[in-house]
Amino acid sequence: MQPESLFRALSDTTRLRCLALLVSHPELCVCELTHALALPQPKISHHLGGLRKAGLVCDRKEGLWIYYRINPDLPPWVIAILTTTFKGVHTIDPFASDALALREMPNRPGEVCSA
Amino acid sequence: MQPESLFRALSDTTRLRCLALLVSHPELCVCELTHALALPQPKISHHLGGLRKAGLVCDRKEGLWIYYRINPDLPPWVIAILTTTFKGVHTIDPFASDALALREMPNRPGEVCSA
DNA sequence: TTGCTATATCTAGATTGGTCGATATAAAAT
DNA sequence: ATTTTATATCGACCAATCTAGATATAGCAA
Repeated sequence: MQPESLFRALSDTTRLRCLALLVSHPELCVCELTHALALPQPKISHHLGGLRKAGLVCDRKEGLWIYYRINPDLPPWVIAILTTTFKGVHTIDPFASDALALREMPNRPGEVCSA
Repeated sequence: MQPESLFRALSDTTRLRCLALLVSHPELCVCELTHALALPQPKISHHLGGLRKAGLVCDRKEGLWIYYRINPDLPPWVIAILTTTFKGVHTIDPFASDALALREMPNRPGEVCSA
């Protein structure tokens, strides 16, 4: 993992907002992220594709849904960057309101009951 | 400090190489960075300007030289990002060879004797 | 089959961002 | 005053990237 590609992946608001939710949830599907961020689905998918290509997330298909999660094989210093960042910003918008919108989303798929 | 602007500033190789040297030295002037990275001076200045505009570095003029240093007023989580990153990559190129080239630079300005 | 939901991909347009070379500024020395 | 050294800025060009919208794929249900 080259630091330039990591930081390039982190340099976009949409990708940061997705990652912020993913670091505090085991996995999330595209429709959950789309609802939480209130952005067009193609835009979310596009940026998730960028995160996947950069090796930051991986995905799993289950029925109609595709669940994304933080790549568990990331080197420790990259994990440290992610956790440090989102500890530093999780109380400010848009990150705080994204987390709230996700909690209040009705009919979330999967067996996730709360987080 | 918005996380997007921080990571945008870190997403370019030239800027990362400058920051890597600056985190391990109290301050460096443009000609030291130009020598260490072996890049055209306008390119170095241009990227230092970007880092200054992003609030990551500040500068000090002394005679003919302009010394840059990491902005000491950065929030702690940003400092943590910087130190974590360069602890993670200081042994690999180009960061390792930049530090070597700086150490071997003849006639370095200022009263810096070593680091 | 038809239809619906979830997701991905494609295209076009616009904006940003990096590089390069030339030039400008500024301080010191002769 | 002229020259030299150090640094910054400007302008042109090119490449990368973000967005938006339309369309494609894929699974499931009736």
